[in-house]
Amino acid sequence: MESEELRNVGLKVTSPRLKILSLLENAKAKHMTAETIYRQLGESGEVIGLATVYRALAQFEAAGLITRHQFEGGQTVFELERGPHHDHIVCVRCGRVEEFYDKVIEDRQREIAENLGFTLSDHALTLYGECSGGTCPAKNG
Amino acid sequence: MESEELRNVGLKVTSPRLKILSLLENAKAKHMTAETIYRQLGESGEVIGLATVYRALAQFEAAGLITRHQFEGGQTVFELERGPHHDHIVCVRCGRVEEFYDKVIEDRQREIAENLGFTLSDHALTLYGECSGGTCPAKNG
DNA sequence: CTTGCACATGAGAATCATTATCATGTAGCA
DNA sequence: TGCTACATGATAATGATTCTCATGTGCAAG
Ligand SMILES: [Zn+2]
Ligand SMILES: [Zn+2]
Ligand SMILES: [Zn+2]
Ligand SMILES: [Zn+2]
Repeated sequence: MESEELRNVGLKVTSPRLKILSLLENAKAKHMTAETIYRQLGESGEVIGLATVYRALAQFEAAGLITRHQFEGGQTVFELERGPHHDHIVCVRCGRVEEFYDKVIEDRQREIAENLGFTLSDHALTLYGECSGGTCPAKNG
Repeated sequence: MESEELRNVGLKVTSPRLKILSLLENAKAKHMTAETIYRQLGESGEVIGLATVYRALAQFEAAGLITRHQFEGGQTVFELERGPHHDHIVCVRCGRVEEFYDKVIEDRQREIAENLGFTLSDHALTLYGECSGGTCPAKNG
């Protein structure tokens, strides 16, 4: 359970941390802002200080439990680090976020870094465009 | 000259705009924050309001004269849009920024977007790592 | 089962980059 | 030259995130 996860990464098991982790697992949206997490918890009766949410998220990230993404224009979003690495494509109209993984790109990144004399430690790749989903205003423009 | 550039994109030619454009062209650093631009202008006797710097940069970007990048941890940087498109690799130790262009990655991005039903309009790719440059503290442990 | 202490929490203040306001100045065209 | 829409600058406001500090608590040692 979630208590295990916290212990495994050396964090004390506390009520706010459990609630935040649990929300991240059960929420309908996979990518959430700190504000959203704070509000959703509040609405379901689990009132937690906003500062605590930010602190917990920072610790979860440092511990490798979650990742942080900064999509342009929007605020920082967090998501559970489950499954393999992936990057994102964001609809500039409706905000829909899809995930993808591309081995060709991942490999090229490593080669590029090497050629430039860098030891690659991380990367951020986000594509932006207009989607053709049913909820996208771009469809019935 | 710079006046031409401004006229060509439909912006009035004003003293602050000319000074900012000129600084971007002559500065040693290619990627600069609004603050840095503001401070460097002030130090060279060309005092301009910070708000004006931000406004001008936003207009230059909308006009396609410059591009904006948000490297993680740091603040937004701007650079002249000259020459072909490129992405960046940033040293997480010393902050050094190098540029690169990779056709394989660019092409793959377009394909990925199409496969997901998106019309690609933009992308942000930044690699992070440790460089081996002479100024990098990573070199002398 | 207690106890102690390092660490966690929450409310609110503080910070920092960026944007908005508004009174005044000016580019560019008739 | 004069008009008018737009630009400027000082400053206030905003919004996300972080800090402060008084208080509460997980948990390991006894
Ligand atoms: Zn994701
Ligand atoms: Zn869409
Ligand atoms: Zn660049
Ligand atoms: Zn370096």
